[in-house]
Amino acid sequence: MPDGPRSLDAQELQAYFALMEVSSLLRHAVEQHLRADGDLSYVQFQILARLSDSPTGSHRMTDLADGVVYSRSGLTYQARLLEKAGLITRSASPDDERSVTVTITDAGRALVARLLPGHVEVVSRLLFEPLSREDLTALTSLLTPVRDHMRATPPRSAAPRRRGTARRPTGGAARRPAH
Amino acid sequence: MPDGPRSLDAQELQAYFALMEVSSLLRHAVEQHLRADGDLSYVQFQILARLSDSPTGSHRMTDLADGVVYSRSGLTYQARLLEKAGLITRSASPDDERSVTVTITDAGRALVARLLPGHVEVVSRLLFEPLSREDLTALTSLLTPVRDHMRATPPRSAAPRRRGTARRPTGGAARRPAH
DNA sequence: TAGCGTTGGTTCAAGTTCGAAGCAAGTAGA
DNA sequence: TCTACTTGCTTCGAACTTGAACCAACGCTA
Repeated sequence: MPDGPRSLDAQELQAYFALMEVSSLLRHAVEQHLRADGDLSYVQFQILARLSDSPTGSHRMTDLADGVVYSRSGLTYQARLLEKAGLITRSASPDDERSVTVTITDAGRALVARLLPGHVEVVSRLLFEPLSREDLTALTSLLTPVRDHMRATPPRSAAPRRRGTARRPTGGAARRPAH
Repeated sequence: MPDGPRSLDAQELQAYFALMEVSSLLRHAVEQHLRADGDLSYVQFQILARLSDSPTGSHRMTDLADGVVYSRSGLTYQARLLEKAGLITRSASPDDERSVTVTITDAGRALVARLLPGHVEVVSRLLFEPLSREDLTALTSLLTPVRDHMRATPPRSAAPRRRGTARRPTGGAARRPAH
């Protein structure tokens, strides 16, 4: 039971650093593979994977953006590329005139299917090799609640779009438009 | 018992997805905080943190790039920004005329010190809150070997710079200059 | 059903990221 | 010590990302 607002001690920092380092390295390796083998970026693959995983083969733009933790405008950009490449289609939603439904095409599914083995190979070699079966189970049962916890709290797209009623995040700094 | 070149089963996929999802969400949250509170990007903070962690307060460019899993040219760019902001200095190495030694300044250390509490707060709230003390220990002991394993295999900058003896990565796709 | 705040997407400008190419300094071998 | 390869870093061009601004469709409520 976490007690009060304690700060990170050495143990915790190690966990945090290891987590970020592992994910960076893994992502980098996967990225290399996807680019070399299918000329896809990591996000693009994620998008296609999520779509092909969906029972309907489609998702709304916003849900995709939240799912892959990406900006909406970034998703618009990527969706345009994927559409141009014939891997997805975009169409207006029947029920909500505003929203755009993204659907994976057969070509998209085929591409995912073609890339998956290599993808899996990379992940296996890097992430799973040093882990036993029990380790995997343990890792999953540790990370899943964390994921849910993170998803539960401020859902990214729930960030208030603060227009009129703008109020600064708190900031000690002036929050310039970046460098 | 896993047999031969098995593919990822559901359990493994879950672990992989959870890992990437958690790190994405965490990184995104941390990024927001760093930007709002100190006008730093995640990489910039990582660079400063690594430097301030070093006994000498300095590192070579390449080592930094490898450390934070970043391209060399990207690091050059970021180093220029950090130098311009007075947070680091760059100087030629005494022993190797080619290499550049990056050193954190007092201002750099001060900034890290100022940002750390908030940083820790974000990480605590998102990552550690749903984990017990034992969970943390377990997570660390799972991820540390993985990190070491990943670091051991192809060290990123060891990628052959293939010049004359160039050979394409294999590609089923034409490997266009990206989209 | 008009008013008003919210939500879904896109566009735009500005900043970032990466790989390829280039250059200089190190290094190994003949 | 000349040649050829390697390594450390920067430059360059092209692609990617992002938040802010915008528009249109929704939803609530009086």
